[in-house]
Amino acid sequence: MIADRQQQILQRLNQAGKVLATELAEELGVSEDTIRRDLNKMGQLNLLRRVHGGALPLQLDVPDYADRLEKKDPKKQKRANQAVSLLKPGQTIFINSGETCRYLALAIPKEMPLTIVTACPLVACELVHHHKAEVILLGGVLFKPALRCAGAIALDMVRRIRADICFMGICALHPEHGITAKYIEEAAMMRAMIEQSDQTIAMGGSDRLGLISNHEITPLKQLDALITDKDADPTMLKLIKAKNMAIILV
Amino acid sequence: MIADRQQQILQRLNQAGKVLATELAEELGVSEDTIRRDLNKMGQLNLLRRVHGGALPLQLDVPDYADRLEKKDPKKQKRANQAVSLLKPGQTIFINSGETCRYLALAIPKEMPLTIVTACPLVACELVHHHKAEVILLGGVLFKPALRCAGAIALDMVRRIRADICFMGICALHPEHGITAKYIEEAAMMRAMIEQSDQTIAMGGSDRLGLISNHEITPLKQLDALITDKDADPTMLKLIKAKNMAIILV
DNA sequence: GTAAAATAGGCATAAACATGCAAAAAAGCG
DNA sequence: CGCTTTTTTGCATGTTTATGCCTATTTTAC
Repeated sequence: MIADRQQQILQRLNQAGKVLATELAEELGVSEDTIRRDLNKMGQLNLLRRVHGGALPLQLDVPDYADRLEKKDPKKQKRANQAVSLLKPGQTIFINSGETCRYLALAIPKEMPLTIVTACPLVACELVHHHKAEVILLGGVLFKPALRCAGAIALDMVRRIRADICFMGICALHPEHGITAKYIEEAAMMRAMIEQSDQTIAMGGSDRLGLISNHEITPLKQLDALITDKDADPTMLKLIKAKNMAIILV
Repeated sequence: MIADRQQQILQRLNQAGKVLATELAEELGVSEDTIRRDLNKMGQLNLLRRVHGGALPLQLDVPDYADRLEKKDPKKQKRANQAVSLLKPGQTIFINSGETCRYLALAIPKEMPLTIVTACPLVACELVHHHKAEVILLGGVLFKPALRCAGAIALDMVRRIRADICFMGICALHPEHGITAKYIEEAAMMRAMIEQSDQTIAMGGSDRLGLISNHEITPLKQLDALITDKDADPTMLKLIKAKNMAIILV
């Protein structure tokens, strides 16, 4: 019952761009108190942004800074915006390498105070104008196929950092085999980043689901959420959800 | 719905470049007092710059490094080519940050085996296709005014590396005051790189000669050669040569 | 200098809110 | 099914917040 109502609230929120507590109470036939309790709970779960009077969708306050990445991919932008909505000011985050991660970097509000750690020089370059962010670049040997630093030095740096969230653009995600990477150096870096983070959020198109690459990074139970698109196969999603991952469809 | 209104204000601000309190009050259908309270609050949160009458967007004074190389500078290219001619296969080199150094990176032959160490993510990106080169990126906190890593971690990494040549794009070179940098963090990194190298080669346009910036890096006697252009003042060159520097004019 | 606009602070009001409590509904269990 | 336990809900309470209006003050423009 409750889940149903919260689903309805989310639906209205995404449709209208905002919801008012009073309106919801009337339209859903429950008291305002109940609605407020719902909204508060959902706000804590990061399903929406609670404001005085009602609630707003999470991605509404993310301005569109993505004008520097040439070939704009709206799906990746959407995923990035959704990922950014999970961020809270003051957090420390890992950002992996890859195009998805560049979109993520661009989507981060310029005024948000954060500590951003990345092994990818391109991600670092995108963050030059984020004055409130401390950007930490993981050093070491540049691993060129993936354009990121890897190897002993980079791994050592990762292991000295503790982060709130690890954002990971994924190439291959399989319900049984977890996430996998093409190069072993990459896999080692990603595993280290996940281990050093309280929470890990995987991002990737629905075409990446069910794939297996060469080197295992980690099983799905180590991951907390997956941001993918609505084209994803429902059975696949069910299997992933069974591994205790939250699914966010954009 | 305060948050909703504040988002609208931000949107208008980014779109128009400024907002007036009176206009906002009328267009958003609330009193001017409310708008002012919003603007003040947002100003305190550093979301905008509050001014008498309205608000302005936070202005960014950082040049857009990523786009600056498009307008090709033939003089810098010549200097870069001259610098590359001093390289021998198998050497280990430091490349400093700055536009001059990006030209240098681009001028390095793609097939030359080298170990290239840099603190600048953009220089690293230019070297992705140099398959024979091992690129080492100095990590640590990204120092944004110069788009390079600096601070304790980067310094520590520099001091573990021994290089044959250090290439240094210079902002200011003075016969008596040596080379100087605008930021102290930059100066410290450059000094460390010079100390760890057998040979240091300075590169810079003739307009940089005779200038003094804020933070001393090192006196000229620590440097081995200067690559500059033929417009350089002869007297100045004589003074520099007296400090035991080789002069290469291109 | 003056006049007009913009602003800051005080105050009142209505809406939104948190909290405690009891009734109602749902879930668990023998 | 009947019973207990837990959760959810609605109501009453007092509190907080947002807003608009007022006045005194500051800033700006001329």
